[in-house]
Amino acid sequence: MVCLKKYFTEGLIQVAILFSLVGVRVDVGPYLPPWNEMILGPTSALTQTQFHNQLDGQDLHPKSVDLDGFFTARRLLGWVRSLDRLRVPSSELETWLVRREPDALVVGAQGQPAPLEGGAGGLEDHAGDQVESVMRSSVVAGSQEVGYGPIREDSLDTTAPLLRRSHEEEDEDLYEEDTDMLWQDHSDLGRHQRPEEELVGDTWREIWRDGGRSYDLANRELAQDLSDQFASLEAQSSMSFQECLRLLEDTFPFGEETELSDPVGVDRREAARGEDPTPVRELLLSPLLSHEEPSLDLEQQWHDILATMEPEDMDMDLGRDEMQSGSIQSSSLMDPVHQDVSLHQAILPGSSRDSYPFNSSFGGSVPLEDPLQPALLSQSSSGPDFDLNLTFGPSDLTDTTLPLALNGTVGNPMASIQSSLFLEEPVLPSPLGSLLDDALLDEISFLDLALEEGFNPTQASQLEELDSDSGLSLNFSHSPASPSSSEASYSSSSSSSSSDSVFSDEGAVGYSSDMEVIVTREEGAVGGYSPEVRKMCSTSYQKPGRFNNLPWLEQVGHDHTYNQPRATSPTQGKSHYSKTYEHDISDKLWGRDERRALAMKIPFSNDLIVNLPVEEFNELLTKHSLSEAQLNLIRDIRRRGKNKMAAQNCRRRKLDVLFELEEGVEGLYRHKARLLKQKAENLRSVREMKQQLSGLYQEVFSRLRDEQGRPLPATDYTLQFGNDGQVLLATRNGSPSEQNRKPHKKQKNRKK
DNA sequence: CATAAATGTCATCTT
DNA sequence: AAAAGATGACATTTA
Repeated sequence: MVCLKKYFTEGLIQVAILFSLVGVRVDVGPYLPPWNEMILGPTSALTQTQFHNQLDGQDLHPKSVDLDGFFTARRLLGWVRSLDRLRVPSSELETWLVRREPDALVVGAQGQPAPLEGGAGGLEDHAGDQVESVMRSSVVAGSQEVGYGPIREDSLDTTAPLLRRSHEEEDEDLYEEDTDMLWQDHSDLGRHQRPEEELVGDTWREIWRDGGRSYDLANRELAQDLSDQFASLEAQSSMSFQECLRLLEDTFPFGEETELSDPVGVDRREAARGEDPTPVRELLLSPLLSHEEPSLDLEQQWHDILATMEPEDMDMDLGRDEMQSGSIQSSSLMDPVHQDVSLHQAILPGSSRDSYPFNSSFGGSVPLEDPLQPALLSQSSSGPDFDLNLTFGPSDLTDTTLPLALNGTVGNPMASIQSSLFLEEPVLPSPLGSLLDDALLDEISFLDLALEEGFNPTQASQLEELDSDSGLSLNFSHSPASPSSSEASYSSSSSSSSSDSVFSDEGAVGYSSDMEVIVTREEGAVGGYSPEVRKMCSTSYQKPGRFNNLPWLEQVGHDHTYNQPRATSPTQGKSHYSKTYEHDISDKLWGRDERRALAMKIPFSNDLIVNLPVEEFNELLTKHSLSEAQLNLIRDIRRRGKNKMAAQNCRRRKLDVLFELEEGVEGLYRHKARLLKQKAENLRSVREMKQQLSGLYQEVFSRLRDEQGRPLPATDYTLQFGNDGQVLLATRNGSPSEQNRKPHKKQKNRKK
């Protein structure tokens, strides 16, 4: 187990490092489930002892109960405060890991698993693929997906805190420490590198030797290398996209894992961070852009593009990666015409751009994408309109027009035109369109959202919504301990005096009942595909529960003996007659009140005193002839005892509140993600419609003729839709007055 | 021994 | 109005 833990820990650390290599400063900590800590408590995160306890299935340390709470609270607050800040979903992390791994390591000769050594004491025996899996799992753990049987919990417990730690306070240290580890892995891999890689490898080596502090520089250099290579490729921009990819792949072989690793995407990302990211991007985009010819027939363009895109997989991966990297954000980048090609990109872009807070925090590197953007965007300042502009020049089909067209479906000629167009030329959206659109788009947008959202709660839900085939582990079901549950537990605790039975009615009840609830929940969580969250959440609850339960219940339940200590420790096993003795030697274990009661020779147990209903309690007092001092003590004991429980409940309640808040936040995240997704979809559909509309426009104008039978340039005229369903032709630049009664009152009910 | 976290206690307010 | 609960603040205990 320990080993496994190590693996995971290392995995996470490496992920973090990888991120850093990519230049992305990822704050992993905040995104790790707060529950991580809850299980073991902040201290335990770094402590082996407690970890072991947990591992062995032993009871959690009681002490960790409130710790969890505290940290949870802290974390929660952090979340709340960072609601508007970048968030990198853990799931995202995972994905990256899988993909980045090869990249960062530059896994040697095509696909053959490079022997990893030294992996900081855990990975040494694993083959490359295994390593990957390990790392992946670790990440998974981080992302709260549990998938590795017994391992997961442990791994999670340990790794997450570690990562978090690194993030929070010891980035530098971690980097330094783990750099070596990482390097070790790489060093071996390096031996299998090919020439080109060797170069990179050396660079890395130096960097690493450097103490790992200059990983940024390394990135730069690597990026530069890539850029150079890309630049050369760029010269041949005429080559097909596929060719480009192939070339890239050849240059940076990733073996059989290519599909996962998506070298291109990675490289691009890498390059993007470099000094001159442009080449790379252009390389990728140029093939597409090259098709861009305003005069060209749309359909033809599509066909061309489709032809080019043959190997969708690669492209898709590319796009996906790109999306993840956020290198291409603006939908405006991609002409609708190219939507097929980069649909994924296109989609995100629109929404992503405005809705991607992580731009800034995303290593501020993301912006680098922008270098390109200007150039591309320059063609059209407004993304969505780009295509239209492309087709019609200073088109009317601007956003203002669009609505008209869309709304225009109301039985006006245009509507018929549109419909006919749809029927006859459903091609536009085309196969790719639909495929990418729905599947990819969703996933992509989703991923993006996830990225944006920040991993924890949101991502979970998001991921959940879109079943990902990407290998992401999205088991993380949304906030498991739904508010209701926590509420329930709480309410039960507060109101369930009866259920609790063990004691009479008084306060203690709350806890015990809680315990029950907790236990149940926990079981449920564990049994099902309990998302980590749930588990953790329950765990966190459980802790308190257990704590209270075990010692507490024990005390309450069994301890009706006279003033028996509530100790759960060594003394427990001893028989009662030795109690007194134990009092003396280990009075610390005994409550002061117990001791006092003992001293005062009070004839009943403190539990009785505390938990007895008032009437019975009074009765009890009357039945015994007690001195005033004794009575006072008894009352004090009762008061204190009750207050003690009250305090416990109070504290726990606070935790509950925090939990609820947390859940609320999660819910909001989820909601936000949903909205963003929806937004992306809407954008997409709008884009499609615009595209179609542009097609229609073209079609219409291709058939329009003036009095002399000459074709009317679409650039000079515009179509106006009247309320009566008439379509009027107006000059584009013409004053309003002119556009009114243009003789051409074409009733194109029949477009085609 | 110092310290942080966990618990306990008290005073006070609320139910 | 009494009893119990809740809770902030402070004290004590634990690790």
